Amino acid sequence: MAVTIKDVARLAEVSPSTVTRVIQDKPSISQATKKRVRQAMETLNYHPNFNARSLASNKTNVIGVVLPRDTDAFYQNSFFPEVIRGISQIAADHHYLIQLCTGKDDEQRLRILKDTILGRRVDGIIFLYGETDDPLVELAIEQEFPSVVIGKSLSPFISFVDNNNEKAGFDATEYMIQEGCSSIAFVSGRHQLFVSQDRLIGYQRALEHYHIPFKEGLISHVGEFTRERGYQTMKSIIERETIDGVVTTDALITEGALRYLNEQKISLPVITYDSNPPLLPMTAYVNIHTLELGRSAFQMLLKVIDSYNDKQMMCYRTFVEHSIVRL
Amino acid sequence: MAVTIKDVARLAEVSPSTVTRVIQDKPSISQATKKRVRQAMETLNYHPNFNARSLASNKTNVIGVVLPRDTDAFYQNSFFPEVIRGISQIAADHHYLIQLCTGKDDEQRLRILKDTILGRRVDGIIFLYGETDDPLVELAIEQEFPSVVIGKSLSPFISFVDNNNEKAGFDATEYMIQEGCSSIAFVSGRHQLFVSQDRLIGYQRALEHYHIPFKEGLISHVGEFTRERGYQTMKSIIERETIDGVVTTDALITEGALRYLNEQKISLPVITYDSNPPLLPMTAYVNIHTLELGRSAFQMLLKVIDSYNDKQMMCYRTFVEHSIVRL
DNA sequence: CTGAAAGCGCTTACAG
DNA sequence: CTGAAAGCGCTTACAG
Repeated sequence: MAVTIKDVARLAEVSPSTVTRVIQDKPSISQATKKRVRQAMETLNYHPNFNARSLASNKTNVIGVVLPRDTDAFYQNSFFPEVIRGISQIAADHHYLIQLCTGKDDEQRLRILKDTILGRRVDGIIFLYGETDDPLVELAIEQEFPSVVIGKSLSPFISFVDNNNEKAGFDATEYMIQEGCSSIAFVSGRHQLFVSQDRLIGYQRALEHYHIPFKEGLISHVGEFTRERGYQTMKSIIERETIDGVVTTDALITEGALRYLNEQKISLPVITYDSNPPLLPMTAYVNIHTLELGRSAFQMLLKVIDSYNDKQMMCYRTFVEHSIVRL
Repeated sequence: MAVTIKDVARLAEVSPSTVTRVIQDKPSISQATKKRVRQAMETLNYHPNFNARSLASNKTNVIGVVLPRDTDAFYQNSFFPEVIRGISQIAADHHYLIQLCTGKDDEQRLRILKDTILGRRVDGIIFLYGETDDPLVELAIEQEFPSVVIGKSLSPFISFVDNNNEKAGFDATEYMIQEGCSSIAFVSGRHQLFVSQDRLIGYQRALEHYHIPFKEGLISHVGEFTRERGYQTMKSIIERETIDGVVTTDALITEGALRYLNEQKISLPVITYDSNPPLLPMTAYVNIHTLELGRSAFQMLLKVIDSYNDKQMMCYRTFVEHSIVRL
């Protein structure tokens, strides 16, 4: 069997409780015994059993990260890896580990989240998406479990960190207008996602602000985030409307749309949202700073967890800056 | 406090041990009491405490996934998300959860892995890279901890699933030769990675097989996986050699290399390795089926864990097929 | 087919 | 400054 706290206690000639206190670096313990105990831990290569610790202290030092449904788009987009990287950079420094919650459909995802929350597997949750009426976020709220959404939620009971997507929508559109466009297509993802809704609102505000009439036909929600849908959507817009610029909200869609434009030898300014320079030739992109979203989310979650421990149940909101990068 | 097994036992008028047996669906329990207990669990919304279960049973139902050092390249490449997706698809069906092990440098990564293994946080480990002399893999071997490497390891004590990279190197090179190339540059990543070494061997074998002399100057290991390095490396090869084709091993490097070729208006056949169709125009790519690598790795790990429980300590090796896709 | 008891390896008041 | 004891919520022989 593995070496336990008792073995350390025996070797250091103290009681197990003292060993615990040394691990927690309690000021009450004398330097002398601290040293002796640490020495013993070293020679025995002692590492505390996390399951025992979690059970006794009701704290796991793990956070759960909830991914959206298993779709190609999510895994092909640089958002997921970047945000995970941001979260884990900060988490590692705070001695937190990350547990992933995914599943093939909503039922499996919900079951896994329930087991995770009710089974006390984690101290808090980060959701990697903000969506209307998401049963998983609702579960977290109902269970009063410390959580942060990366994206938006309408509930006043949950914390989130997000870009200011309305402003990001405005800024992208304004950029295009300043490039001389006046008939700008807006191609976005699933309408249930707040990010799609908000950027569209920003788009509309910008048109209004510059006294450009809004045309319903220029707007398209592709539903599914795939290259194919991007291609088809671009095609149908071009076939029915005359446009002089495009705003897209997702990398895969952009790729499909650009492929269509290339094939048709149509050259137009195109702007999209991303956190790394897009590979394909386009005019500009709005850097949404995904790494920072992840970092902020973890820091926020830590504060939320603390506040729940104090029975405060605070709710925080932050926006991460975006910036337009001309290519 | 949360509802425990005792509450369920009380409501169902059985002992706690019986509740456990019902959860485990032991055949010894009568259908009648099973029903009563399940009913009680339902009405109380009981979910077992995982920390208690793990402590008592010495089994966590979690596997650890170890990422390489925190580098841009790893997180910008589609390998990471795809392989995670493959692992989690199978894991979810087996009621396993995934814990990520990352860190900013090797020291932090090693500390985290030690805590994870010695602290009994997981039942097994999957390494997402194969590298010479990796201290983390060595730790797993030394601790006799059930592990699978996605990639290769020279140790006879560890299981792995990989592409046949020697053959993949051969096939890519052969493809280029059949396209009429005879002076083929080979641009690859860090030499410590087995994948770089093996594809290069395949490249050399192919040349030999087709009686094309090997030229040292056509080979380049870029060291760092960045677009910039890809660009510079392509540049220096072009400046000193005459080439008529390129084999690259990594997406970011390829992008850099292609950018240089485009700028110079040099048009050459280029082939690379990926698991999704590359965005940039190139001749073909070797699909390494990353999703399948992840799926196989998890299945293998399950077998390894079983074999360790039986004190067999089996060691498995599998190769996942690759396929060349002409674009 | 089921229960009582011991134990998993920690932590946390309580007491001194 | 330190120890003895109880407890966290399960599981697992053992016994009947």
